Amino acid sequence: MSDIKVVIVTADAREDRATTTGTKAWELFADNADVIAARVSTGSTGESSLKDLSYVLADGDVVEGVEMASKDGHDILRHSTAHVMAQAVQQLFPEAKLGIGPPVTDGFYYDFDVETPFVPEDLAKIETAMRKIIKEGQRFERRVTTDADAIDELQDEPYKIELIGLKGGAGADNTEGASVEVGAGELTIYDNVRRNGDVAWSDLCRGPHLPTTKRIPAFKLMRSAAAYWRGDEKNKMLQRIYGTAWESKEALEEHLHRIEEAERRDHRKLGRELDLFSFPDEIGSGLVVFHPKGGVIKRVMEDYVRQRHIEEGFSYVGTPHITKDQLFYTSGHLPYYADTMFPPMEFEGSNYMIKPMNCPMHNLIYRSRGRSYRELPLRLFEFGSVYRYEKSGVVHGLTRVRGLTQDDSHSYVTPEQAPGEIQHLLDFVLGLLRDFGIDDFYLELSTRDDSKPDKFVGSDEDWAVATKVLEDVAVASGLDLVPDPGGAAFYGPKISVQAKDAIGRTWQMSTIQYDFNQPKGFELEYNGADGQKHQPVMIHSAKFGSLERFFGVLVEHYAGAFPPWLAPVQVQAIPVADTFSDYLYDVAKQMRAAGLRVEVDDSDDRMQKKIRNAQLQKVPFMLIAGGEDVEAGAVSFRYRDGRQDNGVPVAEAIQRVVDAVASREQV
RNA sequence: GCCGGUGUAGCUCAGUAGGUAGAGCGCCUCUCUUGUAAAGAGGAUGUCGCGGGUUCGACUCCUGUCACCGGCUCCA
Repeated sequence: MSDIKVVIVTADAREDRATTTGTKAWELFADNADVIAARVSTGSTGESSLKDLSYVLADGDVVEGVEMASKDGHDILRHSTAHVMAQAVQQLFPEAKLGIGPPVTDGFYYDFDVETPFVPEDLAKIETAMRKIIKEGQRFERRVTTDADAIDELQDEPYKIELIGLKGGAGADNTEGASVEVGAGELTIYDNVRRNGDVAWSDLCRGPHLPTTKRIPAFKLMRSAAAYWRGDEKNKMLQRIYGTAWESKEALEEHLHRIEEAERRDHRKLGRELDLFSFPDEIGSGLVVFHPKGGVIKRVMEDYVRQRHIEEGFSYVGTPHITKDQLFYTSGHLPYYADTMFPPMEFEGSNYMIKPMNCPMHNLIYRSRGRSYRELPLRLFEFGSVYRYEKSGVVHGLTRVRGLTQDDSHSYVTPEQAPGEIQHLLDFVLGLLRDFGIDDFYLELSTRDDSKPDKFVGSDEDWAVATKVLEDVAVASGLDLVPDPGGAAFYGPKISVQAKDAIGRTWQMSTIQYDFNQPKGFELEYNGADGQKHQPVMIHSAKFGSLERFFGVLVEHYAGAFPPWLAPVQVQAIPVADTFSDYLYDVAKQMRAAGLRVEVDDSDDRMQKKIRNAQLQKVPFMLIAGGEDVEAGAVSFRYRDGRQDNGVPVAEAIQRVVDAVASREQV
């Protein structure tokens, strides 16, 4: 037994340690029960990877303990829990074939090919079986194998064999989660071994795993759903079970509590409770009507955005909802999007279509007369109502609808002006989002997929230029930038702003797209300083993206408690008793004269009930008046958090609300 | 579009073995009501999503359809 040297890394220190050959990682962390795996950098390559605690140390290894509550630790815990779930499923449903089972944000899933989809009662049974496996304390034992041996061993698991065939190739990378099963390196199988040495279950897997099933402190199966094998709708649909696992019962409880809280903020629920909007069946799926209170918010949003566009040099224009279909051939959209457009209406010998986007019509405004370089950048903007035939399964509240309003603009610029205009647009967009209090977002750069040339038009050079310009501006913003290869529109790359909703789904909001194709298709031109005709570049930009979606995100962001400038009712006046109503009518009248949205609650509820109602409606200012206030010529404020401010002189009270509205602050 | 689930009063939900439906909140009427999250009494809620079928009889069983929910795929 020769000595080897390793380095143990902790958050704040590095410790050299001499030990004997054959020492396993767990021996280094025997005094820390929270360590469940190790991150090891091998001396030779310096590359770091996660290892089981049973990993045999090599000379020169740099080793860091991975605690369960860390990001890597959560992934390992959840991946191991996914294994336990798969074992339980095959125990209860022996014919179930395994798909893949990776950790995901806050949990894990595993896909199964089963004859009959799982029902909720099945999940309860599976959970029970899992608890039993966990209690047994089965060891996760890593075993290196070869492709040939694995294929032989996994004869009953066709999907796993398919994954082995993809190993290391592009296919594995393209299949979300597949890399946790087969990596680019050696192939391994994990055996779940009972205390008596029997192998209870095995799965092709890259690892690492917890030492034993007993180390799973808390888990819960969340739901079952279906998913296409390898994410391709041409493939068979597998049954997926989602679950979550945490380092403690408390952490699990907190997670479940967070989900509950998020559900309380769901804009669909709040939209009903606050009487903001609805989706009448009679109109059709994905088509919203805004009620008076929602209409106030929508109007304020529109007013503000219109004003800001004008300040930023845009011209407000208007275009119709339908057009002859030739326009979409000219723009190039129809071949790409015919399936997701509402079908044409034929009359007077033409096919008229409901517009799914505004740009072609703006192009016609540009082309309505000759343009000089002196006019550029020419910026056209409107609230364009567009309709898209979104597939039935994707319609979702206000965030995915079939009829939407885009705050859509098109900047026509010389190629030289393009970078500056994109910078201008990104600054504008981000400023606008911040004005609305939205700051939890990141940028995405959608580029073309070179392996699918038929999905994109234009030359490689044009794409390269356009992509570079967008990327430079996005990087300069300093915001998180996530690449989205293949996500570009057919005519050009885009930067988009992605924001999260209450239940963690991310939605595209603002977009900025660089388009060199439509100017070609529409033969757009301008006269340059040289007296020659030149082709402009057009830059598409939507600031909210979809007004409806942004509305939904705002509702969730504020949990319905809007800042005063957006609140449908800014002031709810509440008399202490009926006899003070007249006094409040008068105050309300003065407030309305100052441009405020005020209501007096003159119902025959008692005051306490009126306060409760205003509270539930999340009105920012409750204005209460009783005998003391009337005598003093004052009113009393109550805020949503229960704070009170009594005896405020009427003039001062009005000014206070006016100021809060003007500053767009939250109260 | 695909897989699964769910549609009962304005809202949230109950409804056991097929025998035409209930609760709370809200709503309406009346009485009451002076200080910061629910006064009291009485009353009405409804084509049980919609269409077919089985049955003496369907909210309940079967089937089609529409809508919603959770995923997957898609998203100009």
